[in-house]
Amino acid sequence: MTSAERSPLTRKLSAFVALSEDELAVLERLHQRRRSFTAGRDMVHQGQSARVAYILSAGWVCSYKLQPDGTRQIVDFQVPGDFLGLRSVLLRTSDHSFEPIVDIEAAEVLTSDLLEAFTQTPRLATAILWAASRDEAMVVEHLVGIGRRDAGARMAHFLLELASRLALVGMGSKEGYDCPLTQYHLADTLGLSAVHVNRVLRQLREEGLVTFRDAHVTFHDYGGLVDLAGFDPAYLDQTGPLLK
Amino acid sequence: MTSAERSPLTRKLSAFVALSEDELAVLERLHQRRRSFTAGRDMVHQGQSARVAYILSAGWVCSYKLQPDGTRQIVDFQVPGDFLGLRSVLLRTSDHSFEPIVDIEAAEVLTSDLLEAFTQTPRLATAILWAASRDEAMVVEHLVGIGRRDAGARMAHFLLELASRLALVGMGSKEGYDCPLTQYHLADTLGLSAVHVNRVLRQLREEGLVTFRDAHVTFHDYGGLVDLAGFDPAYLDQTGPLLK
DNA sequence: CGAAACGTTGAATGGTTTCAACAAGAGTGG
DNA sequence: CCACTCTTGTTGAAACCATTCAACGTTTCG
Repeated sequence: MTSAERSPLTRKLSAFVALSEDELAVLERLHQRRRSFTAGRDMVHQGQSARVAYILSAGWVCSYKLQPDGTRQIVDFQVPGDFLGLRSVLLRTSDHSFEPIVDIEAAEVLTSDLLEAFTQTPRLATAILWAASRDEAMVVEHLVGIGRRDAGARMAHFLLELASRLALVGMGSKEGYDCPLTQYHLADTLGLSAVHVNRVLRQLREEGLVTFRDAHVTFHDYGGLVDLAGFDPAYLDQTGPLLK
Repeated sequence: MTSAERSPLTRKLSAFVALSEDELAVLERLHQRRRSFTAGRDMVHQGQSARVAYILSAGWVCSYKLQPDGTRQIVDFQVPGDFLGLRSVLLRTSDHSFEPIVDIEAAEVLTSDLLEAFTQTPRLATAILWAASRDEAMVVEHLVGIGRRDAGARMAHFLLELASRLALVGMGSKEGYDCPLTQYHLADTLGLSAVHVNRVLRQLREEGLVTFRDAHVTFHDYGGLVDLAGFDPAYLDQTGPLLK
């Protein structure tokens, strides 16, 4: 199987663990039940008990939480190769909603299939746990950003993190990437108002650091942006393979 | 064994899963390697690779992340009955530090012992995974609070969450609880300045909602505080036992 | 006794929000 | 095909929440 034929998840995990043909086969088998979802229509609602997880193969999703006053906070995004609702499979709590940003393709994963795959191939289990732990580290970093970075650094950090994540599945680089998010998504993610997001983006553009326009992010000064954000990608843990 | 003799973790999990004598015995055996740590001296440093986890039996700990500019963000607190560094056992990433708020007592748990306990008693494994997932839900709720609640609601929510958590191990109620945190801890937790924390506490006190003084939190108007915070404890998942 | 940590308060500053208005493009139905 | 609406992006001005700076009181502890 060539690299292009593999799923984004396979590609992501392969950057981390050298998987055998057997393990690759098990992983691909998890992708059997293909599903499509329409942009803007929530896949899972807050409070609903989800008994399945998904592997996202195409498109973007965000998971968010609604407040009593109507505002919402986006907790994180899923891009191709990411799991979706992995936590809710093992437990009853599904305390946030999932919204596809664009039309998406995802593979439905049954709890039983996942557990079976885990017992068959322990190394694959390790790789998937790595991905889950990395997701959690991103939430923590997100929290730190909202708590202790100003709007400019927050935006810069977010755009850089997305670049790293997308690079892992071949959808981005230090030059830039396609990004279907609106300024409202950014606002709900970064804990800002949409108006201020607009201003911050303008400032970053005028400083010659990065441009976000027409659903595309273009880095003009990657290093400068890293400095502004205080971006240390260590938490993404993607510097090289852990298991050989 | 009477309730008072049990460890806080046992007490916490018992509120959720009715554990058999066998399971209780396995759980207590995890508490064999007792350790003490001194207040203010970090147990684990950012970047260090921790191969062990701890079960906190007495005292308070916070886990935090330092920023390049010297500010810090506290991600969450551990109170008696909580795991500490559970994630870092399974994986290599230990991207934050742990600081004991006061002198603490903790049980060191080896990865091997934990895995053995998991295979011996699957129900216990479920209970521990429940606790881990609950911890994660708290981080998410924390993120939402920093992103979308103003300082007053943020503080109120935080104090209420602590009350619920402590109630689970018999250390707090809707009347109040002992709390060794300084205003600096609160500031680093809530993404505020220490000065503003002081002002917010004063306002909550003057409004007759809650008093935080001399290391003790006293609720004067629990319901009013819940309203102000928009506190919905569903994410804590402690409304009643899940498994019988 | 002096130092250090914590708490408290005022005044000035500033980052961010809110309110308001308008422009551009996409989709929809008449 | 055109008016219409809805979504998204953009900008200005005023108001506000929170920070910073500064000073001082209190307690603890060596």
